[in-house]
Amino acid sequence: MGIKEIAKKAEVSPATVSRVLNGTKAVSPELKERVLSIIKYEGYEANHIARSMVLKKNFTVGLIIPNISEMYHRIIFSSIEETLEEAGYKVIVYRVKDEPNHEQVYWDLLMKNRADGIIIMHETSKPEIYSQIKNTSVPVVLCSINIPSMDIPKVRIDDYRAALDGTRYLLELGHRHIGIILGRGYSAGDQRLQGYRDALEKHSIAFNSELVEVGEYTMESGSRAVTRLFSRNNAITAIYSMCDEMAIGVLHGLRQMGLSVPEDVSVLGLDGIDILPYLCPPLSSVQQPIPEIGRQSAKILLAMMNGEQVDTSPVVLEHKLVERQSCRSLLTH
Amino acid sequence: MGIKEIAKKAEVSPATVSRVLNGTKAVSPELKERVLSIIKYEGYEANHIARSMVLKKNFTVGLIIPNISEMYHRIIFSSIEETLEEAGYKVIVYRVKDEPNHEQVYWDLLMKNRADGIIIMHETSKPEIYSQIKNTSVPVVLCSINIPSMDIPKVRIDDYRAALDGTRYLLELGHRHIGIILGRGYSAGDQRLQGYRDALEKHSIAFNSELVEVGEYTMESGSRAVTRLFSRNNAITAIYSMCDEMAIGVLHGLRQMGLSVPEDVSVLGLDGIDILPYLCPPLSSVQQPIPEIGRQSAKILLAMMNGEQVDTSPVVLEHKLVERQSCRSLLTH
DNA sequence: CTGAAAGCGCTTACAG
DNA sequence: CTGAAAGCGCTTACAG
Repeated sequence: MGIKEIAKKAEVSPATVSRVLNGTKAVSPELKERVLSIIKYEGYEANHIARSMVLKKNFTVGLIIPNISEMYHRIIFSSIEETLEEAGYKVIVYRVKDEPNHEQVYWDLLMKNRADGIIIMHETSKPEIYSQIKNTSVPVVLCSINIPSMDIPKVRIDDYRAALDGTRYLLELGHRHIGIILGRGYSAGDQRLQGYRDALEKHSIAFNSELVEVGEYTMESGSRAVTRLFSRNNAITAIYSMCDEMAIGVLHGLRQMGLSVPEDVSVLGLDGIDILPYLCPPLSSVQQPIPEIGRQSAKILLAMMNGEQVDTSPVVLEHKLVERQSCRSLLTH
Repeated sequence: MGIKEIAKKAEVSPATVSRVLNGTKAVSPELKERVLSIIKYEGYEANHIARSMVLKKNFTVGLIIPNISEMYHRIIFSSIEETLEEAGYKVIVYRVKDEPNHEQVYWDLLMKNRADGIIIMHETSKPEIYSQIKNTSVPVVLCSINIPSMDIPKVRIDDYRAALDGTRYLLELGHRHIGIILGRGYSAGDQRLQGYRDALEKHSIAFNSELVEVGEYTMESGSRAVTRLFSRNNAITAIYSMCDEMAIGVLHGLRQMGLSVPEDVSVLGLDGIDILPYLCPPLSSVQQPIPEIGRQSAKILLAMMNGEQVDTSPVVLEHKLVERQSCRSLLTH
């Protein structure tokens, strides 16, 4: 059942059917009504692929997501999806695993006309992918990642400040031996480390590399990281895990070691995923405006797909420290 | 840059290019090589939409997911995606919200030729959708839901048995006042309730409807449900929350009421999501083979999309009780 | 306001 | 083994 059959039954041309379907051009009321009633009667729906073909538009955007921090990325995914759906787009997830030839995922999306736009949340280590992205004609926005060399729109928080603010919070509670856990492989890590160092410096505390650990953005790696931290240095009184999912593992690891939170050790997370208030103790965290990051990324992509010229200077969204019950003050009043 | 230009540069016909691209028909080695080298040189990739158009195939499957039990559904999504990806399919998520006119989501998928197959994880209350599904020519499989009246493939656990086994476990630990929390709106709820009742009956314990609560598959609703349960009956010594995500809320709610798990109250979940070992206490749960449910659903759909005749009798996968530290025996030895 | 015709970029009988 | 041609189901100048 195609547009032709509808046209025949309504005794008009396919062009007319197309016009009433899309409202692209005026059609006389009588023809319009005739066509509409046939369409309704037959339960006809235009073939989406054929439309895509001639319009050269997929109504689809590709979302490149790493396979880390699942809870964080799920929230972003939802908000991107919601925003894009309102505009009539569907999103297809391209999950990149840490396989050596992960560039295939990008290639698929960049070269095969599969998507009208791309949102990238994964930082690749392969420079050839970056030049590919620069050369493609499909709009790309970087969501929650930071690749300064790419002159394309990006939406994220200020990682340096998020690290600095969180560390300062712990310092102001009187902590002096603050372990941090960073995530591996993302450029945010460097900035976060710098934020931590600068916060220490302002409080005249020497940086000690023993207090820095790296994890893989999973609960399990968080648990292992905190164990390593304490095996090297047991003067630690606070942990700033710069990824909530790892912080869940930190709580677990500390429990395994027989340490109480916040009595023995204070724990601070970063991200602001949904489960934090339900943890034990409820986890304090430097919260990203996660849904807003997704929403803004989607909106910018939408503008680009509509051919608008967009500003490529980074959109930096505000984080905010949310206190719950996992951090304790060491100061006596 | 299309197949025509490639053909011209290689001095062959578009048909030949298509044949080397798809390997559908033998091509002489010399032509093949000539074409291949041009393709490589030009970085050509076939236009996916044009292929879809003539092949009448999208290489896409639609996944209808409810907006509940996010952690559970994420795992299924991942395993479905992985299985389908190996076969060259992409998946598009259709998230159905509880809006009154949620049938639009189904319509989109069922009528607009958007997907070659559909996996449904959402139970709708609208009978017209079921008849729509019955009439469609696109393959559909029901994943982790149970609609007996639909004569199409389904993959799930035995909800009755899962409820029965979990309840029996608590009974055998000596619990006599066992509260349960069911999820709203899914037919599994009835079977689970029956499993609970039958387990009680075998232990000659009278059913007490005061001990049954219903939640919305969220942490928050679990927390509220357990509060209601205790406000009605404080002899309860165990809670069987038949959804892990709600069980997380149960732990939280009990903590709020000043009750310890498992000292004061034992808590048992159902699903087997990733976070259970990291909770405090680590949550015992009747575990579904979640990735396997997704995998099998995808495999059956794949077979159907290949035109194979498949068995429509339900595939029932085994659950298993995983003991952690949230349940305590009341028996003294 | 309406229709005949070309065309989107592929694949595949069909003929050779 | 190879190519010319038709066709997938739409949209949109173009002409009237």
